[in-house]
Amino acid sequence: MTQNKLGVRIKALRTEKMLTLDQLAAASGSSKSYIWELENKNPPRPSAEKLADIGKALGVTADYLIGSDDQTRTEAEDIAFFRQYSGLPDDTRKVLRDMAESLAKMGRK
Amino acid sequence: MTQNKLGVRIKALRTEKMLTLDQLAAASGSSKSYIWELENKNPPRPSAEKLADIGKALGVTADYLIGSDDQTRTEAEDIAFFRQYSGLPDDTRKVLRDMAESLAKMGRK
DNA sequence: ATATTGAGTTCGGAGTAGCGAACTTTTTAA
DNA sequence: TTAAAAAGTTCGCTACTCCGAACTCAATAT
Repeated sequence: MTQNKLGVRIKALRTEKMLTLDQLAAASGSSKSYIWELENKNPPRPSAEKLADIGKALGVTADYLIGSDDQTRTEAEDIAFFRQYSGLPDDTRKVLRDMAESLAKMGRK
Repeated sequence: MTQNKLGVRIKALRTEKMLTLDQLAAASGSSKSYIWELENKNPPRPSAEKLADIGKALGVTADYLIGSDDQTRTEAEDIAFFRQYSGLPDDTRKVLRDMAESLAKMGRK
């Protein structure tokens, strides 16, 4: 059973978040059959749009899912997080910045 | 002639680097006719692989080229925040990401 | 003037992305 | 148990990606 990197990554993230094919499909605007094909069929060549939508639903970048560059999963999550953060309203961003400040102090100990 | 965002971004980067269609095609392993179609035809839906290759040749990520979210002209405050965030330990960053997720859900409705 | 070169543009077609619906397997309920 | 629901898998089809090759239009050379 030869697996492709993209499929492995999607499946890992999906199962980790305890999502079914149907749930991820709904969250990303795809069909469950197609999600399954991405995870199991080789070699998949999804559109950038689809992959970005799926990445968004999983909290990572499309670039990480393709694995074309050497973006680590942590980086992908951080970048995806920063994008989400950037899109939040001003006051919500401030709440997060304050929380970060507090957490930073705690960690400094 | 209304242009699509992806096309505009590719063309901007290509002309900025003074590359011809042929040159960018060669550098990214595509055909020049296809590069032209991406820049001018609507609506294009290139594969993530192609887009990552083109992005690589242009020095940007596929995620940026898709630009599903609006171009991030980020304020200094936000950038500073991200720097601070990046310096935090893994588990603390996760706490913040989870908080952001909750806050984002709240704001969504 | 008219070749040559280099840029962008058009077009037909092979192959596949991505879907819905039907099917099979696993889990839950009774 | 076994019925029903949920999860995963298969399949056929349409629409679109992406290519090569031919074309147009300028600019520079001869």
